[in-house]
Order: sequence, then C-alpha cells, then structure tokens
Amino acid sequence: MSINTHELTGAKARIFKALGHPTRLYIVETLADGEKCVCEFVDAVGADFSTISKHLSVLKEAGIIEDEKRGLQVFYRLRVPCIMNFMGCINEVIKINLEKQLTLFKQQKRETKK
Amino acid sequence: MSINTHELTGAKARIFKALGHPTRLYIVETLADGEKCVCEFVDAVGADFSTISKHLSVLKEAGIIEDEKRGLQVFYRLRVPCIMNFMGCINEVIKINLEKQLTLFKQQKRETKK
DNA sequence: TGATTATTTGGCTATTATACCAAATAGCAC
DNA sequence: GTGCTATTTGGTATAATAGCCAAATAATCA
Repeated sequence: MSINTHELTGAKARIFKALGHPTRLYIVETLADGEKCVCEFVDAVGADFSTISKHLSVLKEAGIIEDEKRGLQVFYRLRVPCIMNFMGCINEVIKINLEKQLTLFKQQKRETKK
Repeated sequence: MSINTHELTGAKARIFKALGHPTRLYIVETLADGEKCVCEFVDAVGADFSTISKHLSVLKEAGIIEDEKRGLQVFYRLRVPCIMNFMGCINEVIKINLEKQLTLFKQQKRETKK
C-alpha cells in the first residue's frame, strides 16, 4: 500500500495543477466560506454551465472538493480546508513579486531620465 | 498600486500552476534543502538540460525561486520557503484520496464476489 | 585568441487543456 | 407519462505546454 517518492511527487503536482487555474482557484476560495451550488459559480464567473462543471470535476478528481446532490441541485464543498492555510504564503510571493517589479520600474524611470 | 480581486486570483493561480508539474515540484522540494545548481537537477531528473532550464525559468517567473550565477554555474534557491508548509496539507489530500480509492476497491471486490 | 563547459534560447512537434455548443441525464412537479 | 430545471457529458476548435534538438550566450582557462 506504499507509494514511492516519484509517484508521490506526481500526485502532489496534480493537486497543485488543479488549483492552477483562476476559475478553479476562485471556486476553492469561495467554498472556504461554505458549500455552494454549481449555479452560484456560473453566475459569479460568467462562464458556461459546462465550463464550470468541468472545472468542478477537475477539483473533485484531485480530491480537493466533494459534491452532494440535493434535489435538482448539486452542492460542492471543500474536502480539505487546510488548502486555505497556504494562501498567506501565496500572497507573500505575490507581494515580493510586485515589490520587485516596482523596483525595476523605478530603476527604468531613473535610467531613462539620464 | 492596488490590485483587484480578479487579478489577484489570476496571480495566485499562476503560482499554483507553476508548482503543478512533477519536475518543477521536485525541484522546489529539493531546493528546500538548500541551493542547487542546474546540473544537479539534470542528473537527478534525467531530462535534457534545456528542459530543466525551462522548468526553472517557469518557477523563477512565478517568483518561487531565484538564481545566482557563480562562475560557469547558475545556482537556484527557494525565494519563499513557506511553500513547504503547504506540503503537509497536500499529503493529507493524497492520503484521503488513497483511502477513498481503497474503500471503493474493497467495495468492488465485495460486489464481484456476490 | 580559441577551446571548453554550463546554461539559456529558439524552433519544432506531440500532447494536453480550455471553452463553447449541443445533446444527454437526473430529479421534481404536474 | 410530459415538461421543466440543474447539471454533466461529448464533440470540436483553439490555445498552451512539454520535451527534444540545435544554435546562441557567458564565463573560464589555456
């Protein structure tokens, strides 16, 4: 029942990959507030029903979310809320990136003035 | 200098996407132990130099790693070690996935016996 | 200077991902 | 049963990614 390092890295990468799309990340962040039905994402994202449905299935395949049908609607929820703990780090990356870009931009401005 | 929610989600997704490849994730996990030069990854992964170089540039573009040239070699290191804090959560997802698959597998076996 | 080594870049092809539309499915109401 | 609504699935066109090879660049050394 064990899994080798190589396979494990692949499995982890698949999870990151599932999160690596704006719509899917939006879905995950929204689900952090509690379960939502598919139609709510369709309205919010403004994409086709089928598009949202496919994004949801990618996240479900990855084991990040789970679904439950109640009546006509399907509700999705986060299966692993710890995902959200990571967002602080991601935001840190973005902040550093922005600062770096800003520095480069200021440098360029100084250089063009000369 | 602010950034809207939409753009922010896109920026975060780009970081996840960069981590969403087995080779790149392997590189990041390896760099958690300290800086490495490009050739070390080429040896370990067994891919072309150009392939590794491109993966490194994807990670660098995303702001996850940074490089420094010393002599003929280029050394890469993690720019945001907090990335590693997330791995526990990812492992949790994988563990749950495996358990679920195992349950399904056992169920199937029971059903075929009938 | 020319040769050597480490790395990056450009170009090409094969594969994969994305988004939309249309059709299929599933549950409910009548 | 028929009709209606919410969602998924299949098909397809387009775009993005990954990998390799060959060529370009950069630093060192003779």
